[in-house]
Amino acid sequence: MSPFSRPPNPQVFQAQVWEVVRSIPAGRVYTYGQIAAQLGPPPGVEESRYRAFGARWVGSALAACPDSLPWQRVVNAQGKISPRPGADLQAALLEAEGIIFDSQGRIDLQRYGWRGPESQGP
DNA sequence: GTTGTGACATCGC
DNA sequence: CGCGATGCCACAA
Repeated sequence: MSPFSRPPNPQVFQAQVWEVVRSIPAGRVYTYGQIAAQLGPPPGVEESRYRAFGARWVGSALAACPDSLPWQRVVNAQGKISPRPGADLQAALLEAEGIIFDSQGRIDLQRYGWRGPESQGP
């Protein structure tokens, strides 16, 4: 059913996730999986396990994020906003940043997806 | 002590 | 290309 788990040190992991989210430029989106991949597995966590659950850990970390974070710039790998209370607000905030949704409610990650902190630009 | 439930990604049909 | 199954844990009530 629901394959969940938690990182060995949730507080630290959460702080790292927030730091990454804080660095996402306006008008760009980042995915849960990319955040997880950028952070890499915490000490003691096997690569395979992290690959399976890292993205969910990121999601959990964002569930309690401060309002000061641009949390709206984090979407799933399909370029969609994950269903949850506040999803409508998230879409509105992204549109306010100039991000366009297609007819299926998806964001074109090729165009708006952030390539990471070291990306050279658009 | 038991039960319900969570911001995901990937693969197969 | 969309939909369903799979992964297999910790915490709050």
